[in-house]
Amino acid sequence: MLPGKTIERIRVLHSDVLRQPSRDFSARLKGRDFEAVHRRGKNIVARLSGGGVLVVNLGMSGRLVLVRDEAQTTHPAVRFTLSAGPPLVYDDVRRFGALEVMDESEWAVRDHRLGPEPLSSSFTARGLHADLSRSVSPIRSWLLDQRRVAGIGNIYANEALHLAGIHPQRPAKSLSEHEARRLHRAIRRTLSSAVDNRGTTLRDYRDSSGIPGNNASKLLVYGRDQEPCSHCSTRIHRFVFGNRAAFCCPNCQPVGVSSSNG
DNA sequence: AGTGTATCCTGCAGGC
DNA sequence: TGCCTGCAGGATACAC
Repeated sequence: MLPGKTIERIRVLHSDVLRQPSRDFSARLKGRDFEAVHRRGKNIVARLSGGGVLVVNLGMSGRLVLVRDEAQTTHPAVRFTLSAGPPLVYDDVRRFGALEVMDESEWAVRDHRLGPEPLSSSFTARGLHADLSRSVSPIRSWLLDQRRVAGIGNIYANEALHLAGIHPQRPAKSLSEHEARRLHRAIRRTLSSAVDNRGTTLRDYRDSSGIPGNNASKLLVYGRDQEPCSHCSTRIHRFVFGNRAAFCCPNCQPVGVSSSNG
């Protein structure tokens, strides 16, 4: 869709989504062609002709849309006029998202700071266990830290921990090798099934074609406070720590170390 | 060094 | 109806 198109004009409607001055942002994009578009963690990375990349993090409510009809966009923040086809719009109600143009070396530094891709072969159970053993952080916070593993958000962190039978507040280093292996498998299953179902729509989320994802009904604990656990029927418990909601089954995910090991 | 907390912003649901 | 409060899929500056 985007590759091969030239960015002819940039209009910044809300500069607070930019990580650099509006003028720099626009100057570095104008006249460039979009090349290949990739994803790294939660970042969309579009390579630009002549070197450099446009990095977009959608935050909570951001979307990149090719806008044929203005009604598709409610809170446009940045509009790119392209050499062909409809304009590309970054639309974001809450404006927690971020856009930044950087050169290759800047991106390399940023990329290096991100943890492994959980669906790639560089993410191993053994490596996960070794990394966990160096942190006393609650495992849910650990999973949300993009420097540890890239791309896991609050929904999938809670879901994976439930699948693995691990309480969200367990210190990372308290996980046994067996538990780390279970968590590794649970993360992969949770993420790939979410991808297969085209993402989780709780309220706003739409894919790039404007279609809601199908994964919400597949969630086992997230958003299911007081509902019976699908595994043992115990009521799911919602609580807050680290300023984020956590959901777990008190029976399947005991706070203490599970019987297998310690 | 590694953690937890507060904060950015808007819209919506629910209680009164 | 309308006001108020709490909640939300993320990231990060800052204090401890």
